[in-house]
Amino acid sequence: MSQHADPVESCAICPVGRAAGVRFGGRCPLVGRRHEPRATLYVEGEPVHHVWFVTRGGGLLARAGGDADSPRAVRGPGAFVGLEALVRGTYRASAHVEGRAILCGGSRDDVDAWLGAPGLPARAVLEQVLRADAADPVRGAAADGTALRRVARWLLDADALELSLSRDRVAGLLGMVPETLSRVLARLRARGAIAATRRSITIVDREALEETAR
Amino acid sequence: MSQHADPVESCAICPVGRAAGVRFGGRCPLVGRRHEPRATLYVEGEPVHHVWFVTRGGGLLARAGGDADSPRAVRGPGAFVGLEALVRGTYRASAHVEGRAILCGGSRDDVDAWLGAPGLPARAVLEQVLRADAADPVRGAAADGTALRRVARWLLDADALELSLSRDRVAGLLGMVPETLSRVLARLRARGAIAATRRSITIVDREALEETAR
DNA sequence: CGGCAATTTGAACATTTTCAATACGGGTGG
DNA sequence: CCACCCGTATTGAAAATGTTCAAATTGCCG
Repeated sequence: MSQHADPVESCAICPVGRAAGVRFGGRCPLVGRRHEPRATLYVEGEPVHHVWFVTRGGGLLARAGGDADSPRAVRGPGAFVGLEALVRGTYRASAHVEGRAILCGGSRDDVDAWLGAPGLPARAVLEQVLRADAADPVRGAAADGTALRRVARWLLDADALELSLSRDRVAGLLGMVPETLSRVLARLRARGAIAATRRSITIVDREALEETAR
Repeated sequence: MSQHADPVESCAICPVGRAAGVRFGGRCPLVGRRHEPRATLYVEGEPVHHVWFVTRGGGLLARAGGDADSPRAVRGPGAFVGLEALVRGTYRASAHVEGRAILCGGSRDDVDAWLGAPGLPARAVLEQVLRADAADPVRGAAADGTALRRVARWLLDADALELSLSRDRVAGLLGMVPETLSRVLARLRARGAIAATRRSITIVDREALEETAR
């Protein structure tokens, strides 16, 4: 499986390898491996297990799970993939290899240990950043489904309801115009899925909402 | 300006304060400050200067600069704002305070020093993550402008052209269907803004492209 | 109890998606 | 070296969805 021609050589150049002090006998928590095109690293919702680093070759796509198979982002050489493993129990999106690529991967625990004490400033900040990323609603474009579906999905994200944002703001977050949001909420209310007052939205029928989000 | 009632007290609870070891005489690089609703922290394109941390109160919005004033994301208590300052020369979006909030802010350099040696694992990873975030194309929804404008904007992002992705993938990244991308590229080609072969796109007339993106 | 601003609703309009058909380009095997 | 094939990209026309603009409503606050 592991096909690294000369680990030490390449690791001496890699930022991760350097941070791990490979040149001075340190051990890098990640192991190189060549992947087949289209290989799947992980799937949305799956319990976290590994973290990857793109070493060489084609970029890598993290796609929206479930419905659409449109990529959300590309990760080229030098980027991490699946780092959310450090702050979440399950992966948030799916990741596939694009083209022929070499990634270095390591178990969640190894990487965790390698990063050092949780109290370190850099580490604390890193975790906050990862958490923020994880919490960001996936901003939808039309191609991600209708406005109705996008709103339903967003409402199902637990945190969403805690924020008390104006309709204007919510609409902006969801990538639609306030009028559209208003109409969508009206429809969801008509279905009995939610109850919405001017400044709060309550989920009445979670099932119905999930049905809509699907 | 600085209105912190009892810095030590609150900082002892704050994750940043703890990481800074405030309780043991450490100095936190961030200073609390109450902000007026709608206050602007920074504007897209502005040279970076500060980093903020949301301490209490309403969330905070990072909006798309320029055209639309729709929020891209919300940052509640415990999140950082403007961290991109660590890896970029200019801010990538604009940030405004939503409601009445208390943020702790610090100069780029102070935060930089506080984070420790660049070689530290956690720090190295943090930077990679920030870079990746910064590089991610802002996935546009229809409300962000027409497909034409979104594509033009994306093309102007230098990195975009380096990736050699299929049209399918690109369309996905931009939140549109491949047919739409195809049509848009055809229009841009007609205007003489770009030259596109099946597997590569070249900017011919940058001016024209910028005009379109605007 | 007004008055104001945010939200909702309505109808026309614009854009994007869809579905289906066609053209293109690269690679393969003769 | 060329013809052929297959998958990707392009184009066309109709349908669906979202936006726009304007008007009416609602709820909140003093």
